Amino acid sequence: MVDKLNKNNKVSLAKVAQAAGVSKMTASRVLRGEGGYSEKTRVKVMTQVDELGYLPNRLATVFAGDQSSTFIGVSIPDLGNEVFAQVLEAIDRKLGSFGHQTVLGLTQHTQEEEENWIRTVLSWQPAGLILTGRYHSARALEMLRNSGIPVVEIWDLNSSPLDMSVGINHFDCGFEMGRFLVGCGYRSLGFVGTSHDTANAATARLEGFTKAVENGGGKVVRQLCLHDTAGFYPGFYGTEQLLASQRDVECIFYQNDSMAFGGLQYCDQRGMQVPDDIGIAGWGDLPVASVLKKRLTSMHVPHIRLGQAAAEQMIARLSGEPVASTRDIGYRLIPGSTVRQR
Amino acid sequence: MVDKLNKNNKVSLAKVAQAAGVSKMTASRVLRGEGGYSEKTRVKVMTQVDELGYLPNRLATVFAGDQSSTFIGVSIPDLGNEVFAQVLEAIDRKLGSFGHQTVLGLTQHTQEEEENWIRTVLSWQPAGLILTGRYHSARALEMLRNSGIPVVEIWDLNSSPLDMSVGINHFDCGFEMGRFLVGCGYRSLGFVGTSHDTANAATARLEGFTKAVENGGGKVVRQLCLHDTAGFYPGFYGTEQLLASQRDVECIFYQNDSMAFGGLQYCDQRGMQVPDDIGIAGWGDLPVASVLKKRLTSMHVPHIRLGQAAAEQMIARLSGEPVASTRDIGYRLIPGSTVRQR
DNA sequence: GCGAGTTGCGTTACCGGTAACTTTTTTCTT
DNA sequence: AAGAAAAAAGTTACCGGTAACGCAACTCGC
Repeated sequence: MVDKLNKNNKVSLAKVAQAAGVSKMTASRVLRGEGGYSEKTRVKVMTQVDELGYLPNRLATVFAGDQSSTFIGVSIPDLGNEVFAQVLEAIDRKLGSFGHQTVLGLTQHTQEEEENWIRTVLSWQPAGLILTGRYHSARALEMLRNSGIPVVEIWDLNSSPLDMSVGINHFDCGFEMGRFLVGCGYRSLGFVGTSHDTANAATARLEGFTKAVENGGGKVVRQLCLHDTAGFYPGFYGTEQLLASQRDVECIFYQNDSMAFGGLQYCDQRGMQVPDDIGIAGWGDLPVASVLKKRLTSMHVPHIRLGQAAAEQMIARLSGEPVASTRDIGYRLIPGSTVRQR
Repeated sequence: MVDKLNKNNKVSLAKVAQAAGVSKMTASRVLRGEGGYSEKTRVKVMTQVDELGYLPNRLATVFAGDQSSTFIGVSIPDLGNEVFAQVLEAIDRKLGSFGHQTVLGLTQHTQEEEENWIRTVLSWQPAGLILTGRYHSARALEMLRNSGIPVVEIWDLNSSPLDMSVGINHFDCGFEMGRFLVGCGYRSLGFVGTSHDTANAATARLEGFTKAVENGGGKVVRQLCLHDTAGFYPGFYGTEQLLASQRDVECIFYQNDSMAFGGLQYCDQRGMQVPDDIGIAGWGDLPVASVLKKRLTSMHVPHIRLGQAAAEQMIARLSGEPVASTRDIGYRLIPGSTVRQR
């Protein structure tokens, strides 16, 4: 493995052809199975392919420019957030079943990282890109447009996408939760999340939420945005932080269920009853919610479906089928029992 | 984006060179900054690069065979298991910081999937591969050896690796947990996991665990292996299933903390006290454990560090530095308080 | 002011496949 | 059995970069 001069002993099509006593072109035809050769020749070539352990060099094929690559670049903010991990898994599975490979890009929620990654990944001539989020740097946009390849923006539905968009309207989604909680009688609400970026779906949810709360005569008395990933522990200490400064908060809306669970644990450990002493609402209907005694108030978003749909859009576009430029994946409120009943 | 004939309007080095009034070679030299050109020429070329929005085609460079690609293939069983998601994130971040790109492969814990993915990814001439697990199909092994590229096997430490291995000895790790629990006085133990595959780290843990329990005069009365991912809900219903058939189990060891948490929730909802009525032990020291009231008995494995170490090994090897072929990343028992004190 | 070294840039060939075209061989027809 | 059509196989050129080499113009020392 170490010091083999792989440059020299690498088996190329030419070597296979030579060993089989045919021309490169004939060997190429056999391997692609496109006809134009005799059975005898096929056997000769395939025998050598097995014999020599020939693996085609896809780089050469794509490079020749005759077909596009099977790479799809997929950018994801982070994998500590299990929603994104699951979306990525869904995308990769679907793409894989159509013979595509995922080139991963973790953007850490920043446009700079995204831009750098786009520049690099484009130099590999991918067949298409799937990007999380609808906000991109000006240079990224320029590169994307120049590349001429299909782009699917996911997560945050973009009504006028670069090319295609699959997701939900996070403002509306937050709004619906806000209206629901106001409807439960809450007037003094809090928010705990991690996004410190205005160009962000979670921020859009918060804005929709705030709007609905205010429309209903309530107030979001504290919006806490931690510099962390949206996981259990930030939910825990975020709750502590929020309650330390705002003792009158009646209900907290979290960026996702993982954080909400952290909040539930905090309350439990401080002897606060949910929902009697405080209401807790999450988002995303994540796996952790499936094992809790009380049904967590949340918002179901079919994120696995979202990933699949994004991959489907990409594949359809690549195979030349007509595709809708936007696809709203929808959501559904889960009333749950961690907020008081109206 | 849609119907642009990108083949024709794609900017190549030749176009840049022509526009700048120099030869391809000179333009290439300027772009690589390796000297051999005048300042005047540099400016002319770079002006055209900006003007035309030139993006180099890395495929061509690698294809020419003069340098190896910057792709690293990374295979991961699944991303539903948050440990693996975090390992992947750690690997990608580290690789990315050294200018490498991750090509993802989800193997779903099967050697067939892994083999197929290896075949495909090798055809893209990656600089190296990082594979989860130490068991590979015969054909996969052959392809890996023929490829001549660096391979890091992670997770399950392989004392005689294909090339390099980074991980821990899962048998020993399970053994330590078994010995600890026997030391706590437990004699009738259960196991709840999801691996239905003998060639698997989780299975090795179970074997080590069983061995230690038997050495200590105890017995693993039931080993439950669900066909599911190692998450919260399988932990929940797995516990239900196990307790339905084995009422005398004193303590359950889970495949990981997520499952153990599912078990904790099940017990709580059935009114069983932990650790008075039953002991619960997890594995991995996962994020969920950080917010629980009782410290979960578990095994800390520095899996983020593991991912980083794997990437470091790869990078060191690629830059020609001498590297150890195996790297044991270690683990540490967390006694916790979800098992009775000895 | 002349040969030697340096600098700047161009030319050619090549990586590993495949499209497009040409040539050779086989098969079929009458 | 000759000629035409079809099938099988070979030739050439090219994709977009870069290594290796060549060569002209300039600098420098004596």
